[in-house]
Amino acid sequence: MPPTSSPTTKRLDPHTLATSALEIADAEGLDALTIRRLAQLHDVTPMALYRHFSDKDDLLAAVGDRILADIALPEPTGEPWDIQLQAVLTALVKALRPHPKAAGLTLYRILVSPDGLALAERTMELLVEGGFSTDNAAEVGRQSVCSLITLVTAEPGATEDTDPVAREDGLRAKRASLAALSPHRYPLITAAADTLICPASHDQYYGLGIDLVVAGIRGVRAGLQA
Amino acid sequence: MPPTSSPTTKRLDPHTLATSALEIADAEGLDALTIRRLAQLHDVTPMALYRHFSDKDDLLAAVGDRILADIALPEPTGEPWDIQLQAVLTALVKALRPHPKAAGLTLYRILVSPDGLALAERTMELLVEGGFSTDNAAEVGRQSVCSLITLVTAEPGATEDTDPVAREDGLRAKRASLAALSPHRYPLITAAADTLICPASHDQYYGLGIDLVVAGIRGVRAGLQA
DNA sequence: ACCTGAACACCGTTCAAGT
DNA sequence: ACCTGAACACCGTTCAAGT
Repeated sequence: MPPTSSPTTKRLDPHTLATSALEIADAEGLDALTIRRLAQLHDVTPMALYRHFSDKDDLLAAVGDRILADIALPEPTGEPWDIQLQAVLTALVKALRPHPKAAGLTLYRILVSPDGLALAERTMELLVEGGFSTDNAAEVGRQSVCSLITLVTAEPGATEDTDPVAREDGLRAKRASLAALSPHRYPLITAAADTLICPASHDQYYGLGIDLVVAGIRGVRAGLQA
Repeated sequence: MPPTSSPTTKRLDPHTLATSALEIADAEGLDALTIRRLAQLHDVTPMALYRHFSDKDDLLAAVGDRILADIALPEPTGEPWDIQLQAVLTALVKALRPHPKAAGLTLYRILVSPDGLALAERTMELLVEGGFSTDNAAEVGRQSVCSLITLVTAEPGATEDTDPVAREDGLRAKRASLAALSPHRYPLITAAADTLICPASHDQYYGLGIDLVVAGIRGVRAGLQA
């Protein structure tokens, strides 16, 4: 007898499954997220999951949607469009940051999941308010969102192991690989090796990343009306 | 007796294998790129490949390096740093564009493969010339390159099947999914549905993408000295 | 040095069956 | 409606062996 559920309660549901799938991916990476593994975690046969997901891609999509659901879109304010856009994109990054290993799953769910659609529509609204045509807003919005997703996915240390000792080993290996380069042939890369392997501050890393995207939007906007 | 190779010639070599691995990925996607499949294509046992690659990750890394090797870095000119940077980033995109399904493999090879390192060093040079500190040049350069890789990876139609009929079906399904949205709730997304599914011109898509990145760099640069 | 062959531990997924 | 059990076709990879 399961503790907190009546016999009529379904034991499994897609939302719970997606959440624990995300936990597996966060802890051990996407490769460790397996139908059989997830089933085992819920003391159930692998085939039981196929009642809730049509196939593995469907499960991965649900994990992507699960992440996007954490976006807390800021309320509209009276501020200028670019300030509000910065806040919207910051909300996106904030939702993805806890899940660097799984964030890539959101890439193909932006225009499908309800929360992804809400983000996309809101982003386009602000871009149109800023003076972009609908089509340009679509393309600029897409790339902005995709760039920030990749910013999280490529976060230095994201591919590293969660186990602290293995993680430190991985970082050391990368450092050694850059340190082995000829400072004569690659003076700037070797000089910036520490920053490239692990930025001084993650907040600063993300801050600069968002600034780059917003500055790009402002710059392209200014160029269009010239 | 193989036609164009003497008996002393090795039948397999990493470069040839990486090239045909890339062809498989281009034609059928990364999932179809399998050790066993690649071996079969060369009339050889799967285990034969382990003489040339230590494991599958090593093979995928080689494919990423193979793509980066196609970058034709422009010669330095007397032009301003931002103009030259635009040319360098355009060269990156030009090399990746033929391989939208495999381009993601380059993400983790930029700071490892010789051609990736050459691109990174050159990019940082121009950023430093533009007035960025070494560390800022490192972070800005990383994100610029990653954004453009993702631009290719997320190219509309990249995930689609290569078979023209299946491809058309996929596009139709996506179109239908956006067309099914409420134009009241999502007025801008539904209005821009065609552009979001398949941009009018791929050259324009990439042109805008590169402009966004360069404009972002210029904007952040201007902000730093303020 | 380079390749083969058999085997192992894992996948996702099917089909038919249980309750 | 929801889950089980056995089976299938596929993976990456090991180990020992051939030439």
